[in-house]
Parts: sequence; C-alpha cells; structure tokens
Amino acid sequence: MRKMVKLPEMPNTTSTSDPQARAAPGARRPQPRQSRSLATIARILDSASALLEQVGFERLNTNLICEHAGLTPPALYRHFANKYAVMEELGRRLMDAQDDALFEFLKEQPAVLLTPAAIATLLRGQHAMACAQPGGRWIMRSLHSTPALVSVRLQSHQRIASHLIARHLEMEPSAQADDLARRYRIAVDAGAAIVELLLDQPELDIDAVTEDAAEMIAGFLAGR
Amino acid sequence: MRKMVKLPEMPNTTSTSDPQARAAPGARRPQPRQSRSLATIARILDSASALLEQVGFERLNTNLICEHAGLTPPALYRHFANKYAVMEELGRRLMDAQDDALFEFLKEQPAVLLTPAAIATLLRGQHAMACAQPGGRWIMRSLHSTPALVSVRLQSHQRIASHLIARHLEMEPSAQADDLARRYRIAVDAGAAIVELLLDQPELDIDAVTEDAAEMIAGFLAGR
DNA sequence: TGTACATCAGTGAACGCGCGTTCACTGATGTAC
DNA sequence: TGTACATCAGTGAACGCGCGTTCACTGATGTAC
Repeated sequence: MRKMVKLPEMPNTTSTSDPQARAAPGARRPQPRQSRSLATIARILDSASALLEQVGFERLNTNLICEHAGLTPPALYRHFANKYAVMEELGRRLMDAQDDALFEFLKEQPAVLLTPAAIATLLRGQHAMACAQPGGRWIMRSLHSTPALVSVRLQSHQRIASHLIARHLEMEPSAQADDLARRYRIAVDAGAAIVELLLDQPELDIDAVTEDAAEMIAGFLAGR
Repeated sequence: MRKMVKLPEMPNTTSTSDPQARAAPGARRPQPRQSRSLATIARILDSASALLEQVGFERLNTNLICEHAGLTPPALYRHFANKYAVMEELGRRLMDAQDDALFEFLKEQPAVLLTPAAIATLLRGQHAMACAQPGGRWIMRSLHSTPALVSVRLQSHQRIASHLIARHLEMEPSAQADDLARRYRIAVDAGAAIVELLLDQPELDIDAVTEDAAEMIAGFLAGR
C-alpha cells in the first residue's frame, strides 16, 4: 500500500468508507522523483515544527503550514495524504532520532546492567533532543493522543525495549526472557514519562530529576 | 471568575481577543438554579464519555454529543462555554475520582514507606478506575495533549505528590523536604505512566506489570 | 395552600467561517536520442 | 553536448461541508404573597 506504484495518482477514495481510518493508511504519497521534492518536504515539516512552537497544536492547520512554507496547499497534498500524515512524519522522525541516539549510546556500555550514571545520561540526552526540536513538546503530546501517532510512540517504546532485551540476552543468555521483556518495557515507559515530565515542568531541576529517576530505573533493573 | 455572579449571563466576548485562551477560562457557566440542570449536565458528560468510547476523540463534536444526549446545542452551551469545557470537566472528574480513591487508600497505610504490595494495589486501582470510565483511554490521552486538560493532569499529579510529601513529613519530620518532593513527583509520574501503558497495551499482564512497577517505585522510595 | 409571575432551562432553525481538499492548469526537471 | 518531450512539481482559485456557536423564542420551575 505504501510501495511505489505505477498508477497515476492512487485514488485514496477507498478510505472514505471508514472515516476512522482516514488518518492511518498511506501516510506518504508515492516516492518523489525530483530532488526539489525533498526540499519541499523539508520545508513543510520545518514549518509545521516552527508553527507548533509558535501557536500550538490546536491552531495548526494545513493552510497555515503552506503559508509559512511559502507553498500552496496542493503542493502539500502532493507529498502528504492529509494533515495527520504531516504530524505522523514529524513524530516518526523525532522518535527515530531519539531511538538512534539511544542505540548509539548503548554500544558504548560494556556491562549488561546499566549504571545509574549511564541511564541518567541517556535520559538527559532524550530530553535534550526533544527540547532541540521546535514544537517538540507538542509533538510529544500528540504522540499520546492523535490516533495515527499513538502507534508511532508505542512502536518506538517497543523497539527500544526489544533492543534492550536482545542486548541483555546476548550478554546473559540464561536470563528469563519474558520477565526481562516486562521489566525493560516498564523501565522504558517510566523513563519516557520522566522525559515528558521535564518537558511539561521546565522549572524542575533537570539534573536532579534525571539522576533520581536513573537511580530508580537502574535499581529496578538490577533486580530483587 | 468561576464564582457565582449576579450578572445575567456573563458575556465571554473578552476571550475572543486571544484565541489561544479560548479553551482555558471559565470552563463552566454560572451555577445552575434548578435540579433539572444537574440531570442535563450529567447527560452531556455521559454522552461525551460514551461517544469517546464509540468513535474516539477526533470525531467527537458538540452536535454529536447533543444528539446522543437528546438535547439541542444551545442546551449544551448553557452549561459549558465550549467543547473543551466538556472534555475538561470529564478529565477533571476522572482525575478527582482517582485522587480521592488514592487518598482513601493511603489512610489505611500505617508505615511511612509504602510496601510494594500497597503500591501494586494502588496502581491496579487507578487502572481499574480508568477502565471503568467509558472512553477512559481517550480522556487520559486528552489529558496529555489538549491545552485545557494538560494542566488538569499536572495539577492532579502535583496534588498527589503534595499529599504524599505532607504525609511523609508528618510521620518523619526529619526528612529533607525538597528531596522528598522530587522523589515523590518522580514516583507519581512513573506510576501514572504504568497505568497508561496498561491502558494502551491491554495484552500485557496487568498483575505482573503492576507488581513489577510497584517493586520499582517502592524500592526507589525506600531510598539509596 | 393556591396562584401569578419572574426566572431559568431548553428548542428550532440557521449562520458563517475555518479548514481540509480538489480541479484544471502552468512551469520546472531530467532524460533519451 | 544539445534539444525535444514526457513526466513531475507547484500554482491559482475556489468549493463545500462540518462544526462550533448564536438568536429569538417557548415551555418548565420554583417562589413570594
């Protein structure tokens, strides 16, 4: 459904039958053929991001994005099926960037059990990435409530948890896989909650909170 | 601003100057004077709740709520300033109910340090309440992303944390207040994240997850 | 304890505009020969 | 290496409808005497 098709434009009239499904399928249009497209897509995403920062999620709309990007609406609809697709791409890119940074960091960790200091560094890194992205707070929030984005967030958490489990089992093959799965998933969601807490309450002491939270998670993963 | 005023209807035209503020101020209209009103308000909230369960947040709208409640739109607008006010009331009631249940439970806990079993019971209780409310998952999600509701959620977390801190200081006056504040806040947000995880991923083993998470939180609160 | 009257609660009908989306078209790119 | 032509990318202009919201009104409640 997302593959490159020879059909002229791929009529997405099929989706109108179930309006609930509107946001979900075929987020992106067929592969762009000219390099101009990539610049346009980047401009759309950057504008959406900047506008989220400026006006928040409720007031974001396609016309506003186009105006800010110096484009006309049909240009947006050439690249994105609808406005949810724009948000989805934004959410996916943030999640992917965070995941990649995390995986990169994990490569440098020798021991199977992550130290509190390592986890604190990890949490601070995730927080810094969300802060660096304009409108990051709104993107994170949308990842909780917009149907198309909820699964993006859950997939990211699951991806991280799977990675941690695989890593653990590789280093300690005797471990109980399903206990591990549950515990790492809990750790990941708790960590994500702390990052979001810091985004929502900037008056909190970032270092103190990440260190305490890291202590909580590390202690938990070190086992009973 | 929310108090009972003698002015006939309180024109909310002031809010139109700043459209961002639209959702925030004066969620509820002036106090109802007839008992009929309470029944109507309940019907509106119940309908909204049921519709969230049926069609999700994106497709919820005032006309739909009115239709389901067997009312005409002006009846809704007599009691709620706008559609966000309906969601806000729904969110506030769920948060309040969860908070009250939690406080009630805490009264029965003699020791200053909560046992893992106690925290597990607590988490299961919070989860059960959200499940019992129709559309509870959507309400919880909106509490992350709808501007008017974000503060409702944060206030609830802060309220719980404050309660726990006060309780702790009462039982152990020598404790360091600001460390306590930070640690309880982390515990509350981690706990809430676990409850939301269970709502989002119903295939998870509720008992196992709550027990593990309770172990994590209890261990953390027991200190370094 | 009944009734007149002020006030409150809900109706019928519609408005208007914001916003997602599309149509028919022009201009830009890249590629085959 | 130049040019003709197919295809791709973006424009101008508008549409239409969903949805929040309101106006002028009628019917229901409660209370003062």
